Amino acid sequence: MSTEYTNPLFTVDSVLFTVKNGQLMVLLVKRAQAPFTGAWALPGGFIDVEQDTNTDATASRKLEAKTGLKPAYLEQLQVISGPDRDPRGFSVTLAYFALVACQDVSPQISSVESASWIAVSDLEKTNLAFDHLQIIQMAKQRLQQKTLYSMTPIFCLPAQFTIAQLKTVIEAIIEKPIQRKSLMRRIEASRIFEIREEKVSSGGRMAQLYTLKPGADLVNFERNLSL
Amino acid sequence: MSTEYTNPLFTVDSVLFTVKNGQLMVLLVKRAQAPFTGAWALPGGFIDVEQDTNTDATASRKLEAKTGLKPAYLEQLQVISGPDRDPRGFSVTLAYFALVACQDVSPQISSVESASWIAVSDLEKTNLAFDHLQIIQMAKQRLQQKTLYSMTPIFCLPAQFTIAQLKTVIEAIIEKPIQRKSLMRRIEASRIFEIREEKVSSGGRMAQLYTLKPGADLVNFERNLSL
DNA sequence: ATAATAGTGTCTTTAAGACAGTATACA
DNA sequence: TGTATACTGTCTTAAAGACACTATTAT
Repeated sequence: MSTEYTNPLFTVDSVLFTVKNGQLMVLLVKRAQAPFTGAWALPGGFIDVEQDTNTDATASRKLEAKTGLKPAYLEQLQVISGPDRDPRGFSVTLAYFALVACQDVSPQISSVESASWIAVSDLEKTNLAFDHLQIIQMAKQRLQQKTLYSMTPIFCLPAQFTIAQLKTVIEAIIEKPIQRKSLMRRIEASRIFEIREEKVSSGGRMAQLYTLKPGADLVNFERNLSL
Repeated sequence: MSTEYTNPLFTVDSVLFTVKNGQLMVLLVKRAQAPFTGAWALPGGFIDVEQDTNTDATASRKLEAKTGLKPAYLEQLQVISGPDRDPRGFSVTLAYFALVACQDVSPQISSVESASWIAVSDLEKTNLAFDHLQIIQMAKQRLQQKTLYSMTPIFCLPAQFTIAQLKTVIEAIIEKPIQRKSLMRRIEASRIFEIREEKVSSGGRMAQLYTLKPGADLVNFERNLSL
């Protein structure tokens, strides 16, 4: 066995989601070079072995370059590889899946002309580069699954949030209404959230604000929400 | 942005599990070259862009070389990367997690001197190369999780199996006893298994044989078995 | 007071855990 | 006939779904 194999091109791309006005959105950048010039693509690029300690750092760095901040949530999605997905030859892409609160990003993103949020429901009408549509669909599926058994969607919200906000985000992701009560029970049972002193007004009775306890990790519930 | 980055070395390694005599085992190979000469390592190697259509094919091909057959189950586990995990420099490894029935493999494996099954519980006493111990632990965790909400462990059994065999395999994986009844309910509810005509004797009343329906995909249950 | 939103009480439903009881095979 | 293993029945338990009811705020 020799180490002199043709080493295929390795890239790191991210599917960064947020929820804006009850719609699931994904961050895309307009390609300036061939191939797929002018098409929308996932933000990403090559590892920089000088500054990246691993591929997570690569994904994080590339996202920060586009949004001005590190994503609140980042996890590996899947490696996609093959001889035909890039016209330049065999390619290997590590896709990440990430979440941010749109409130945190909005100011920066308008100033960067090349990146913008696109509603996931509008992707059919969008000219997407490579196999990025399939990658986004994989990421969406993973996000939907995780939403059924964890509180992952809180990373689409600011640090302090109300149950109603969380409900809206979850419903945007799984595309089904859920019971407010079930959410409250999960928040209570998980013991990872703190009740803040402040409440916030919202048209009627003031709403309790919650935060993830400092240092607390998300827990997985034993049962899924029903679809 | 240029494509002239230092492209780090990319390898594909697999954690192939089976259950033998109620013990979870992993397939390891003895390293012949430096670094870590003589230490045990995960079977794997480089993509061959000539013959592999993607990284799944690489993993499958490398496992077939060691066991004589393609794994019954294969899925991506995780990409591990960093400057220090291989003394030769920055490396990127795509780890797979795979299952086979030990009955199918045993004859071949004894003939290949360099590969052997090691009990996962004995790994502390084993001299393992690189960060392969951590990778195996990740794979074990994933297998344990999947076992709680799916029938994935059937891929550690021959095509026809009894409930008792399945129970043994599951208990070896999650390291807890489970209720036979819960298993039967899941087999029934999933509607993906067929009752074979034959039964098999086992010391008492003869046991029903089951098979995965041809072409049927595994389903995920809405609820976990309890730990 | 009314409307709007927040939060609670509680009954139903679903699927797993526990375990006793029945069935079948072989010595 | 006895013992070992396979299978069934059924009661309990845990957590989600449904939904009515109460609480609090702004107008």
